Amino acid sequence: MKPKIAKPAKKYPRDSAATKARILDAARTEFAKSGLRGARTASIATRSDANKRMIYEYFGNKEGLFEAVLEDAWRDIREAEQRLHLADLEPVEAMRTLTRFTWDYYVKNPFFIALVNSENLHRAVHLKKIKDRVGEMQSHMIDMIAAILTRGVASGAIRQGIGPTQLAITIAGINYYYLSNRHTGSVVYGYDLMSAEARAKRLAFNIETIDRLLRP
Amino acid sequence: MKPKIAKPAKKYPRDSAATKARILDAARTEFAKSGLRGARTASIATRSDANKRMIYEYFGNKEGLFEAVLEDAWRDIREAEQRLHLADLEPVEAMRTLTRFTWDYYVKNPFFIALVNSENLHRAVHLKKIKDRVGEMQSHMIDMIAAILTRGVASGAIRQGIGPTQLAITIAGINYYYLSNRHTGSVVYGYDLMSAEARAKRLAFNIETIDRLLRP
Amino acid sequence: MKPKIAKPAKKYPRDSAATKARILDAARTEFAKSGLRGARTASIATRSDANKRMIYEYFGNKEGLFEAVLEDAWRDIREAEQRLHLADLEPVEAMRTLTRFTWDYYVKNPFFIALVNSENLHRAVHLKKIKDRVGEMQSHMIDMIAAILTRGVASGAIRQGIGPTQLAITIAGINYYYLSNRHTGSVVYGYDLMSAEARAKRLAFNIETIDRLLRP
Amino acid sequence: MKPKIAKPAKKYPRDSAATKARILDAARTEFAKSGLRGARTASIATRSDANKRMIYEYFGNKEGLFEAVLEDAWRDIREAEQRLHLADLEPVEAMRTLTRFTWDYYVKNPFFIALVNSENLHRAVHLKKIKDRVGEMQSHMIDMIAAILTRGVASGAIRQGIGPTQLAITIAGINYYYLSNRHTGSVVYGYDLMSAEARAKRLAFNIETIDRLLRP
DNA sequence: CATGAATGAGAATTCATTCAT
DNA sequence: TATGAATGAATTCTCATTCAT
Repeated sequence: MKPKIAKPAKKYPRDSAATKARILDAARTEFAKSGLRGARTASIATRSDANKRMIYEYFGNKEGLFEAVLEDAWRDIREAEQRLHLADLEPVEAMRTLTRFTWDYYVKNPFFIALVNSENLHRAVHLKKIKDRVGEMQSHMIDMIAAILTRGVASGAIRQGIGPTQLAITIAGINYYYLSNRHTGSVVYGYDLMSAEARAKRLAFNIETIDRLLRP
Repeated sequence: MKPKIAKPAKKYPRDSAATKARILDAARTEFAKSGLRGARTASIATRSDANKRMIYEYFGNKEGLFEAVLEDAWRDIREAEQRLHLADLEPVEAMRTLTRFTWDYYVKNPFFIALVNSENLHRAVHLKKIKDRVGEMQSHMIDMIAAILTRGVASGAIRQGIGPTQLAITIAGINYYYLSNRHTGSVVYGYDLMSAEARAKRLAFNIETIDRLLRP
Repeated sequence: MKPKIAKPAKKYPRDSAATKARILDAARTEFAKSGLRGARTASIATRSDANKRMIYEYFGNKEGLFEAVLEDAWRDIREAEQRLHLADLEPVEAMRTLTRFTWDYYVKNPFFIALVNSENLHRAVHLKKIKDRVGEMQSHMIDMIAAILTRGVASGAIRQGIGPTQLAITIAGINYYYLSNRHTGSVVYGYDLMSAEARAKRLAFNIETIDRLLRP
Repeated sequence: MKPKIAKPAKKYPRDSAATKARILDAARTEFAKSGLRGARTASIATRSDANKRMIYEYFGNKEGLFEAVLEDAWRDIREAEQRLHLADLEPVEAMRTLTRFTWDYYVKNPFFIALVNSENLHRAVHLKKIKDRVGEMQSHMIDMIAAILTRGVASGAIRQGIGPTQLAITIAGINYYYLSNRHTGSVVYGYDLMSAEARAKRLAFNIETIDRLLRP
């Protein structure tokens, strides 16, 4: 009765790695936009041109998928940091570079902040399952900062006594907070926190803050 | 047939304002724990010794309730700030006091951070509806900080050129970020960020950061 | 805390008959607009400047109220018919007058059609409870029509053999159907069935139909 | 713990078109019996041996389902009319046939009247969404009646000046009204309007009415 | 590997009705 | 008589997950 319209040719070949990657991408976007609870598996399936069954095939369930997304995101930022080769820079400049990088990364990859906030809402239960891997990545970063501080103290460019973890948290925090709260901030302050001008001003202020924190 | 368990005597008199307040309290807790999406109206009704129907009677729907909670939370922190009477303090000490207060408030009222993060996930759509009221509260705070900065610059205790909004954001950020990310942080750094020792260390570091930011 | 605004003086005195009447009026409107199922007791309470408790006080429950409304409506149309004094008119003219009256009544009191349709959806369970009273009213009307027909046959103005009930149903039907289906009709015929022009045309057609039905 | 009652073997294969059709059938019955508001999606799901979720999958929501039912019903009666091939009949006989058909259709498919009454209660909002399709069907019918009238006038069997839409409305109305109000009518007239005898009498009266309306 | 159909357990929301004052 | 608060039982709708092909 109903004439069967020929379906358009399938877009994607049977390539499990590619399908998995597309699902991961779509999930990252969806989780960032809506959080773990608010994300829809149906939406992820549609966005990824896959189908719901595949999510379960590859990731077990929605939480498994969230964990995968989270680990992937964590690895991505830490690896990008490694590529800065801060060890090759003069200590204070290295810290400025790290500050700039952190800001830029958060700006260009807003999913990172959203994912981390979601995970904190869930008391880090997913991250705990992969704590060995993310813990190691984090250690690398702290070690790198510690080495730079040591160099800076030795050269007299940086004051003594700064804890590398505290510094790392501050560098992340001053960038993260502004961007994480860009929507509420724009409302309560009454101007667009994300205009080019506002962003430039904030980044400059943050670099100044770090400079002064390091200064002997 | 069904054995009737004697219900506990009704705890509360018929007082609509009180019921409304109990619902608001319960909702704050629930939204902070689970976010807007994850919060359950049934759970809020139970926690508040009220009835699901009452939520709709007084707040329209779940989002209306969330808005009420958000406005209440915003008002609470801003009013608590007012009670610090920073104008009566010496400028640098005023900023230290504000920093300490912010830290303590976030520690004692963790719902605030959770609510704000939720609201940012939702791109501040709820806050926008009450932007006039929260905007005004925020202006008061910025004006207050500006006045302190002016006094500090005049006395020579504070350097020139610090924007009050940037400073406010930094004071909030260095405290907020650490506490907002306490769960993921504890996992990736491998120690309890909320131990008394860790907290004391962090607060001291934050005060130092602000001190150095203000110093001429 | 909350300043108590003095309420406006109560609009209505404690007059049970008046309150009851206001509720009945409001209920008629609400039931006509939304049907028995769709009507809201809260809305009826508001419309009548009474309160929900009063509905239960006076009418037992929503269905009791519907029955009261139905009986009231039935009585109203039958009483209005009585006031036409058709017995005083020439037979054919009497039928034309009845046709015109029926049309006008339905036009001016659209709630009647809506209530009757609702009641038929509910298989007349409510009307059954008051069948003695409405049955008697209906008998009066049929008797009156029968008398007119007898007079008309005697005078030669009306053909023999027309059943008064069949005639009554036809007179009602050709008017009722058009008005009951005015919304769907306007959609499927593509013009406003309720424009002054359309209404005049329809009434004329209906009178012609009855004329020809009676004609020897 | 809970004794597992063996479920009856699944009755239907996974055939989305068939499931959709079963839901539509069940919905027609349910809407006819209870109206749009009174119909229960749970009941429709049960009747159709489907699942509530499927209703939403295929029809969006309850109103979408109602629209689908309405369009289907409209199409059905208009298509059945087409199958009468009235154009092949002598004009007056064609009108008698249409009158008989209309009566029979309403008797055999009482859901049609119930649906149309429901839709009028809702001011035709659903029909408006599909007005193009139903409008076209209706035009076909009116054109067909107009053609018959023209033929009848030419042959002298039918008087001049009868509007096809008015005639269509009268044919529908005299049948529809009696059947739509069969419950209230049976109560107020005190006899079963749907007995075989009563039905035969009414149909004959209606044919007579149309005959006389057409007669030159 | 892939797909679309199906499901059941909730979730928010609604509403008639009753209670306490 | 009147009122506003409270309630519990539905009711619509949603969603992660599994099944059949």
